[in-house]
Amino acid sequence: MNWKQLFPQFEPELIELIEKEATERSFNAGDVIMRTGQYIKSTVLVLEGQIKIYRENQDGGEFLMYYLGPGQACAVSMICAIQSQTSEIMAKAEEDTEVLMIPIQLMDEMMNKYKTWYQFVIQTYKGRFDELLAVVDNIAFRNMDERLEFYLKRYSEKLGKKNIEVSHQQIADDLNSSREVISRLLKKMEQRSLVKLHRNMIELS
Amino acid sequence: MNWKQLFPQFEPELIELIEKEATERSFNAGDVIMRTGQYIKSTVLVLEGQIKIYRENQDGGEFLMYYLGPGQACAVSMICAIQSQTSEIMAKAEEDTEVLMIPIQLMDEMMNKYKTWYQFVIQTYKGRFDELLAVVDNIAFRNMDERLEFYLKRYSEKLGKKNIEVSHQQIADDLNSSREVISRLLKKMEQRSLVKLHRNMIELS
DNA sequence: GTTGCCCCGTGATTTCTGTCACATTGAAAA
DNA sequence: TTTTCAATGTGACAGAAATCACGGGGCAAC
Repeated sequence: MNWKQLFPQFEPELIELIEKEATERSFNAGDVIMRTGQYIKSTVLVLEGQIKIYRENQDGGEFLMYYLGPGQACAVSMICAIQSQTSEIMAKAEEDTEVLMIPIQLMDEMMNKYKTWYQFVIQTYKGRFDELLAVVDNIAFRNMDERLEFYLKRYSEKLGKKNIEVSHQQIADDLNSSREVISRLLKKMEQRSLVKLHRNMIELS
Repeated sequence: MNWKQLFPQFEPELIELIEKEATERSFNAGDVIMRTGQYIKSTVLVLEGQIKIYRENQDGGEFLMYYLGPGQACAVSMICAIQSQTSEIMAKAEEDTEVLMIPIQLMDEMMNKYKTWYQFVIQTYKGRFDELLAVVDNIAFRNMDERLEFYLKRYSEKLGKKNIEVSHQQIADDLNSSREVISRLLKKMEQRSLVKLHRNMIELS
């Protein structure tokens, strides 16, 4: 696929190198792309779709940290790749997803030679770190109702739509809560006219 | 002070450069070193003491994220410095502290020229990211009693002592809880013979 | 000594959230 | 159409943690 427009900042030489050395790969919605403890062999750039980065607990709960969309890269894979260490997170394709895998052997060279790549890595890292900070803020300081509102807002922004197609159970998993709690809080939000509830869909006002 | 032994991996040339361009600075216990929203003008290497990295909420609560000790660097200051952006965290000297401040103008050059610096930055970033992940794990998946045990364990390891000099109120702040809750949980731990409680001091068994 | 100030202990109460049990509903499959 | 099943609604209850209200105790300044 023609991915260059997703990374307009990259210099032509860099694009050439990536084109030559990187491999494209597809995942189906639901595929696990990376799991805790796994060694990372390449850096992942997202071309299409959405990747959910989450943390798994003992009972298989999938606590959402953030999403990666087109034009974004997995900070964890970058850092782990450079040091050939294991990742501490899980990544799963939320939708059908296309990614570009850049072998780790290239990382050092790219970091040295291409300023735009270096900038991209730094920027990616800062972005993910800030998102993690926001997550910490939410779970440390906010109650479930506020976290739910934040979740819906982010979800809606991510998709650019007011209609969110997701079940209460799915939300509960992402927030490490339970379905009943989410259902109740959503009902309250509906009473406050913040949302309208439908089956498998929530409509933001 | 003679700080070179703290960073044995740095190549001689790099050490020379740092010696020439960086400035040493002292902070007293309690001094705020960096605050939310502040622009970062230099990267911080810790030489002596302990720096507490935390997140402040509306009511002034200081939610602990991690500590920086001698030989460690502030990942946030590195990243923010490179992009001259604002930090999203607070940093405060827990003890009297000595740091080395490296002006941001040097960062690009150092990253390019000195492989050991580059490695150090990457390693620092991975370390802090993993600590943040551990924090998320704790508040997302664990109850206060487990978080308290983790807190005490970490504190003790950090200082290399079994006797922790800290008030219950201080712990409550760090965990974003309340003194009464911490006191009660500590009492339970004492009944399980995990700790002995004294005034302003907790003795781990 | 005594005064004042933290620190700590502890019960009572409330709020938030998780859990259990079941009813209802809607949409797709048979 | 009926069947079936996942999604949702809701009441009752349990448990963790926050909050309120005190009381006692140690320690330092006066």
